[in-house]
Amino acid sequence: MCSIHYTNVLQQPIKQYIIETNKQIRIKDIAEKAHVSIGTVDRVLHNRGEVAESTKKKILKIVEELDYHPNILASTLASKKSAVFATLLPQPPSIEGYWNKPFIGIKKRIVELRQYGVQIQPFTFNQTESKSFVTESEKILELKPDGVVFAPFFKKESVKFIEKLNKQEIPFVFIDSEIKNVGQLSYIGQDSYQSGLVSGKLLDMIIPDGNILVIHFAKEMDNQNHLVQREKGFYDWFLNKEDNKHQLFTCEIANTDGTGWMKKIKEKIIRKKIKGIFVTNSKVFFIGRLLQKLNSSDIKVIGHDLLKENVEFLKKDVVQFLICQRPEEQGYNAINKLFRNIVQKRVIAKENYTSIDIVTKENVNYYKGFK
Amino acid sequence: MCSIHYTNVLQQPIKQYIIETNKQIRIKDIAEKAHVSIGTVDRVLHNRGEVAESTKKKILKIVEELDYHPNILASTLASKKSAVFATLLPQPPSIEGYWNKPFIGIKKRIVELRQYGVQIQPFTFNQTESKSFVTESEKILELKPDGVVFAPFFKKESVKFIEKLNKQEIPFVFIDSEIKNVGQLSYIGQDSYQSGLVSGKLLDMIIPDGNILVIHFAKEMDNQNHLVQREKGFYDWFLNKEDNKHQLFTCEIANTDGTGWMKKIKEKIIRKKIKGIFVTNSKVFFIGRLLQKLNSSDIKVIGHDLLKENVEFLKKDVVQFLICQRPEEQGYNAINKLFRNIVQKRVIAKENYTSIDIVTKENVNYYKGFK
DNA sequence: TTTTTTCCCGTGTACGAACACGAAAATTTA
DNA sequence: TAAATTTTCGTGTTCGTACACGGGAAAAAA
Repeated sequence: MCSIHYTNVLQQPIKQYIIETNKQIRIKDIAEKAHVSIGTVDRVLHNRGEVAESTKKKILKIVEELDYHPNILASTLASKKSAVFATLLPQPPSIEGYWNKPFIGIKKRIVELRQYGVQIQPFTFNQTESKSFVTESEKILELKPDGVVFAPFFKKESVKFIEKLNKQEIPFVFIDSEIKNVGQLSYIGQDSYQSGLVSGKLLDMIIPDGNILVIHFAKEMDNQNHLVQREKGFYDWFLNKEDNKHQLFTCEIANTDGTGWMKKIKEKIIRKKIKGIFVTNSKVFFIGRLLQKLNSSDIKVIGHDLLKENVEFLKKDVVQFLICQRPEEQGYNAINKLFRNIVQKRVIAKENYTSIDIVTKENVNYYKGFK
Repeated sequence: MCSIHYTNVLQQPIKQYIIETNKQIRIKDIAEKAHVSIGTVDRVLHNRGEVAESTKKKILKIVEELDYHPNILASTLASKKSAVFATLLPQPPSIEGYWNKPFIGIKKRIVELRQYGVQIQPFTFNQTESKSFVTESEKILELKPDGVVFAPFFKKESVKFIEKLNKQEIPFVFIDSEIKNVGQLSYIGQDSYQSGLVSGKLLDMIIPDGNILVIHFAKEMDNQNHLVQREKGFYDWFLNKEDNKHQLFTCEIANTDGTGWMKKIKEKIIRKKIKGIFVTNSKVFFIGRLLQKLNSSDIKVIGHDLLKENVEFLKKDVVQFLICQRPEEQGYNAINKLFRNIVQKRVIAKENYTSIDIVTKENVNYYKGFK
């Protein structure tokens, strides 16, 4: 009895695959069965040329019956159609920068899709100049790509860009952050609010008491909506807790060029008796450097993203947790969404929230490689 | 100056892709350049027939020069070779069982590879009967598949199976657990020891003091080497800690049919003043049920794998952490390894350690879907 | 020198779909 | 009734690779 049940669960369903896989119905088979030529079937399937209504019906019926699925290999081989995708991402300050990571994933998928004739044209903008975003986005519109992946970093400028994309009927996918309901094919990224909650829980767990400092390293906060969301989630963790022993403070650092910001934070740490720090983005290594200088090991730190420098501080126990969102995977998935929708014409999911990975010294090694 | 640097990082490298992608070098191009026929180049590339040493050299040189890569589409289309892969996994007790998850990933990859003529023939064995493992493995040898994915659950029996696979020159991939250096193509799974360390750290973090109980739910421990490894990592976390406040106990439960095991554990919890429990596999829901009955909320629990029932206890705050290893992804990757090596004849990595994911109530929702 | 054998290599067809070209049949117009 | 149109459909080539078959040249044997 039991074994029958088991069999149903695992073995039966797959036998189907074997059978399904064996028969490849060709357009020729349909033609023969309908007593027409291949060309006629072709016209019916692609809505080109003219076909008598009666034969069209007959053919479609047979297509249904035989459950015909075109062979993608032969199809793309013959058509030689090549899609061009454009990407618009912030410029990473160096090869180690965060924004190089999604790009690694993008490259990987593009290389895999080379055979399908998919090409990519990357554009980058300067995170501190909305103007560069506009300039580059106009270049994209000029290029008229078949699809676009971009990070809607500057909201106002992005909305304008989107309007034009919609007018030109160019599908697009958001990566990293999103604008709701503006016609995007999909969004690839993290649920920022929820990741803030996770950060809150973790930091709460490791500091029994003492106050907490939330730090934004960002020029203009309104452009970085997801940093605000993360902060909100973080605060909410403590708000929703009965008998909360921590007090929270927030601090925005717009400029990290000199050492002015260090003084500011240092002072705040002492004055407010800070025992825990949450950095809302990948710039947590700044705090790592600071704490190393101060030589204070009783302050716990949590931040985002597996930048090389961040990982170093994680391994040195200066940073306790890094929240990570698998940016390479995001880039990979973004291109894949475009490919599946535009080239393969499949229906795809509107949202694709990346997992919120909790990374510590002990499991970091298994996050580093991107496969 | 800066912008030049940026350009180098992101924009330049990709322009190359565009160029690379454009030119598809055909075997015909090589033939023309070498002043030979297509057939000759074909023979050189596939080591078939006989070709004069001199022309062979000449052709290979041109292949290098032009950086020729065969068009997989055309190749598989023309060859019509279809690989058959076999899988040998434990039978899941129900559709919700753990071992259904890797299988979901396997199915997904198989569906994607249907066009490539890849087929799958699944076999399952009973976790409590090594004999069923032997029977099924013999069926596989009879089938003579082009590749095998299996979980070496019973060590002795697996070794025998492997010997025969090697003799028949059938490549195989381990999933979930591994036997070292027996000729496997690859291993897909977690680093059990390291995941034990992570569990130790987490449990240590959330219980300031009190003793800890490690529970194995398994019939025969020697078959489940990775459970032992997890335990070892767990213990080592506390051993390597200066000033450890916890005492650890281990308990093996071979049979969960009656309620006998519950009494045993209940007694142990009280007698040893247990404040934390670590379950070394996915059976943590048993402890969830027990604790719910006991109505004791001051015991923290950590276990493995996102089974539906486990997730429920996670959401009810009965279980604090679940360590997860993305079993669907593992199944997907296992088939992919076989495909890349056998069909596409690429070189693949010997080991593929899955990430050690830390899952809590707050981020669990982003782990549930498999994309 | 002729025949046989070995060694090289070119040609042709197939895989399944896409698409262009133009021919046959049906219809309308002169 | 013939000519001009329109509607409908069949044939042939192409994509890049795989592979079978057989032909020609060179080397060995007669």
